[in-house]
Amino acid sequence: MPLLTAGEVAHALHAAGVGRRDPVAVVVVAGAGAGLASERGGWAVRACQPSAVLTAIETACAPRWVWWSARGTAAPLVAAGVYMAACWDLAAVHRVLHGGRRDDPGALWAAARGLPPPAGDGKAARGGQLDLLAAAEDAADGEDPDEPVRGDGQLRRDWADETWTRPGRGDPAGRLRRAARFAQLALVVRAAQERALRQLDDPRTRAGGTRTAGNPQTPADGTQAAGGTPLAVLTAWAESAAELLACELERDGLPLDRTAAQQMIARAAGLRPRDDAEEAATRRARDAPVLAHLGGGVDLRNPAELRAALLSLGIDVPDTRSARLKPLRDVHPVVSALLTWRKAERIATTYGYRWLDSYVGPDGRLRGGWRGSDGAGGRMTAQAGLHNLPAGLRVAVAAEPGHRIVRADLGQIEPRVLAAVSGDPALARAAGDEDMYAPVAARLGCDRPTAKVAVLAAMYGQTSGVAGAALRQMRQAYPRAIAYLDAADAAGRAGLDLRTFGGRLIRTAPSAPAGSAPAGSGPTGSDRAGSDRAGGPQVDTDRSAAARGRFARNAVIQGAAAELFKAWAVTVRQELLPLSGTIVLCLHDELLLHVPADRAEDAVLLTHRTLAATAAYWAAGSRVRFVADVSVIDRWSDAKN
DNA sequence: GGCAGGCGCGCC
DNA sequence: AAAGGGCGCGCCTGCC
Repeated sequence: MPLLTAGEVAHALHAAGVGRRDPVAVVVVAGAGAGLASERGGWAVRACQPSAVLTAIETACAPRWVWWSARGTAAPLVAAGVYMAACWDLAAVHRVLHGGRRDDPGALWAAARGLPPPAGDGKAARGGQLDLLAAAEDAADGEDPDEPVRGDGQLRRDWADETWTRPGRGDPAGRLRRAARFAQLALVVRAAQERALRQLDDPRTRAGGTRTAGNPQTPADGTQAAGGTPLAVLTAWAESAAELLACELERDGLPLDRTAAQQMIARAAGLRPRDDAEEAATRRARDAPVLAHLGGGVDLRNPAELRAALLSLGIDVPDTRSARLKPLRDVHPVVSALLTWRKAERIATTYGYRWLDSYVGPDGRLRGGWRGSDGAGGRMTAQAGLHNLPAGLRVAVAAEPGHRIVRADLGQIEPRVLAAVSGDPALARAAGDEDMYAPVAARLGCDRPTAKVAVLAAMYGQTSGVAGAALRQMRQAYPRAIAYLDAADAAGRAGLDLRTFGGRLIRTAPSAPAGSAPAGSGPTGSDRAGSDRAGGPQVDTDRSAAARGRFARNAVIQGAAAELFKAWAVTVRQELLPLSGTIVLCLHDELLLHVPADRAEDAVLLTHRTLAATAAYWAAGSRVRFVADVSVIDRWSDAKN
């Protein structure tokens, strides 16, 4: 394996015929260079700045980058300003194929080779007892430390944890050779993942008959979209690109007007306290109006104590949540005081000055960690309050000078997704409307708000109240859609795995109690979740089964919606590049773009264009229409919703 | 003193 | 009979 410079390797890749759509795996060795591998060979590149290497290659042949995880490999490169158009993120694809959160190289390798997942949780070694055990496992193998695969087929632990890529581990040349070898293994995993994805049945071709969420225990019928790439493979590319997007969101942050934010905070929680005494004083002042009703000794922050205090005033509630208290506003003035206090308390504790100081940089950007997919349905997640900013603080999210914010949100995404994934012809017809609740209301013979509640209740598993009655009509009018949800519910109750429309595995089996034997050591012999304290084992089992049913019912819709959303978002990301715009926030069905003012209208057009293109393949043949509500604004609060 | 879990709430 | 899903975060309690 030759040691080359950045320019030489770009040239070598080019000369070897590595083209635009070819996968090139990369493993970065801090301070030394990078190991690269394509199906046409492997290279170890010496360069102090791996970002320069990747930029050279990206420019030369714009490959499909392959890495063990974007979090590990791409994030530092993204932070250094490298733009990478496309990638295959082995960790992200592994989570699609196998569900759950675990995505370390050892688990990926084992899955690719059909082996049981290795022991441990995949967290990086920290010198604990398990590491000693693993080192012993590796050593007992008696293999060459330069050979990454053990006799039992598993990845060596000291390779899997990638600690050897850090500075000061062996001589640079040796580390670069190992990096190139590790990159070749990445290509082996990639190929295995793509094979597995192609074996999933493509739901778009499952026309006719009742669609059900795919059960991986049922053999795939092998049919795939005629002439096209299977949907699950497209999901893999989109989920991978979403990880790149997550890295960029983490780097760029959300533009925030600090002054406006401070004004909002001051209104709710008072001026910034100068010391602990002042903070305690504002806290007492905030509590006072509520304590005037309850008496001084009550701790408002202790739910049990608060509930007891309310009871002494004749207000008997099972818990003190605001939804529970809202209807009781007229019963006693303490209720209103308490609800107002809660709002202020939220700002003061979670979105107050400490939040501002911790997460808003000197450049006025709100930054937090981003993940491309959560462990349940595969939504993106964000920290630092980026996904749960109180609506009142949206006024502080503002375009920077010379820029506009383009806000684009998918209208009624979940019911439209339900129509698409279930293949319900009547619901699909309704989804041809700009406002699909109108035709649903007409069909059910109720008003629009009731229709909306009925549809959402069906997807969330709520069957009580008004929604329950409407749900029975839903069953009549849209039997396939409801059958799809019921099938997911039944699978969830039974603890069976499911797959979303795009191919993500949804695990519904009750999780083993904490501290149990490592995965792969055999069944736990019990399907009870958690401990049974109140109500007895039988009740708790029924309850948790029902909860799994509701989870599964929702996960196949929420998860599929997340896949469609990300597929759209990553296309927006690519098309935004020539406009010098960036995505600054992803919010499940909503995008905020930060765009130079004179390109805002172009950005609006591209959101519609990319959505049409994405829906055309994603929902091919379903007749379901997906619509985006798009507006150009200066502040997030200017948006209609 | 640190950690896990419950509660409550923000957003979707 | 009744039954709403997901996430992150801060506060509280109870446990070790």
